[in-house]
Amino acid sequence: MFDTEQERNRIKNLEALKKQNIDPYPYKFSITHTIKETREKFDSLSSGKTKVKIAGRLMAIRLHGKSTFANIEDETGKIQLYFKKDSSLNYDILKLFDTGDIVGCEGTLFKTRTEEITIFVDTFNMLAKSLHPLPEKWHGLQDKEKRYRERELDLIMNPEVKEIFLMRSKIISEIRNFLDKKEFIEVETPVLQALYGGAFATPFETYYKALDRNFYLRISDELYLKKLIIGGFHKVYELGKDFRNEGLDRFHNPEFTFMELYEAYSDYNDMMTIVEKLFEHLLKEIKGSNTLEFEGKKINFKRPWKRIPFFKTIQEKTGIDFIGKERKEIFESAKSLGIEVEKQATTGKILEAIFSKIIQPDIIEPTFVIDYPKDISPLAKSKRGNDKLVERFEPIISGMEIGNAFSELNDPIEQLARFKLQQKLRDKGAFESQPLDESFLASLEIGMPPTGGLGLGIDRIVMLFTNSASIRDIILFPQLRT
RNA sequence: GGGCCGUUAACUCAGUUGGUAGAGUACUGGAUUUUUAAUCCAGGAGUCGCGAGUUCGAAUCUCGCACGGCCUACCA
Repeated sequence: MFDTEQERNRIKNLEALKKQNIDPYPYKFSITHTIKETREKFDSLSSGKTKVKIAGRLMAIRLHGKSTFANIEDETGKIQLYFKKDSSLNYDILKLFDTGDIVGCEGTLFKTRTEEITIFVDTFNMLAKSLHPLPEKWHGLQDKEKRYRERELDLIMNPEVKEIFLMRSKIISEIRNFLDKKEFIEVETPVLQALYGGAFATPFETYYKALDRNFYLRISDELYLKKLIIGGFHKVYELGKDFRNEGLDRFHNPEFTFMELYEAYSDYNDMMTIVEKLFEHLLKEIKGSNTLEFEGKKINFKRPWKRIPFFKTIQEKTGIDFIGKERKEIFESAKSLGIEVEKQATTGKILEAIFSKIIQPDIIEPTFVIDYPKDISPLAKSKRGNDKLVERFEPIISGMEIGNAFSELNDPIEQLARFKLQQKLRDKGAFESQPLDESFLASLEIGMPPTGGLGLGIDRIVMLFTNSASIRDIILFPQLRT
């Protein structure tokens, strides 16, 4: 710490301030306006010579002998300051201020001869001394690793980053608005779980000392939320973090934000409508339009979205009807299509690999892929009229899965059979099959109404809205190696 | 997991065939009372990611490791 020349200079300035009885870290400073307000109200503030008090980070300082210009920024914008030796009360301590310092000042507004709104500073105060030099003013902070690891510096130097996270916040708040208006109740269920479930994924494990046993961080909220439907709530949702002990890439972070909702007396068709309307709402509120630009493609979200059946779509592309086919045959077909899968892959897993390789990348417009294989959907109800499929869909946009939804299986006897099938698959080596959850089965026996359930990946939605190529650009502190 | 690329001053980046480590910004000192990527003059600043090896000599060549980026695979 403090081992570079620039850091030592800042320490010297800090000590000099202290010597003049100036606290470099005072407790409070009351502003009269934000920078944005100051600019917006320039006419009335400047004509009355009204004193304004503002605060922010010193981003640039230009000394001209007996006068000095500086730029400061707060969350709302930036503004220029002007100091004059004869008029600014404490002009001489200016040389102890460095870029990066948090400062407050009081003064009146005027425009320079180039029409720039500027504060003529009467008095100024150190609010927090910065001991770390800022990155270069012109190129900013470019190094991706540093930007992710030191996001606070990234936010200071790259204004577009702030915009992304403001939009993320707005998206999440509009999702809540949308659901609240539809009378969904927001609930909180355990993150720390004795048994994980609701998705196919490897969990993070942890040890709970008081109970002397291992716990898991949740991989999904599904089973607890269904218990609430059983308990009598009609519409519930939860918006929070799930955790999956898997690889890192530009679409995956080990902790990610997911929204799950469940609605009694509904099915997966109703869930499709909710997805369509939710996106319509988000686009209207955030973009003021019905289209998005993502990775150079214009995406139109006009209702209704396309619905394409999982098996039929594969058949149209390959000429092969996989419904009801034996595993061996499916495995060979995958091979001949040039798709490699693990030896112990289940039929559903092979089919999903085929789908995600040869169909999914070409789905650009918002599309519901519907009616999935049963063995990869143990919590979904069988499809009406075709017992080999389930009523499940995934919304796909620009080749990206952004969620998952079912008509929820509510027959406890069939659910037990599905869990047992999962157990069998697990014994054959499919380690990510869903564990049998006795507690959930017991709850189902009490009776769950017909229910539609939906999960949406919030991070992926934020990627779409902010046209971000990597999940790391839309998570404030993404996981990196330590 | 595999492939390719990268890591040099606080930041953004050059660095030729292996021969004393460079620029711009930032910083320090000086000049400068409407500048705004201010300007002018002078100056300081480096574990060249880490560790081995080859060599008289390595930022540069070789090997290993770490971290990152892109692609690919896996993660339904």
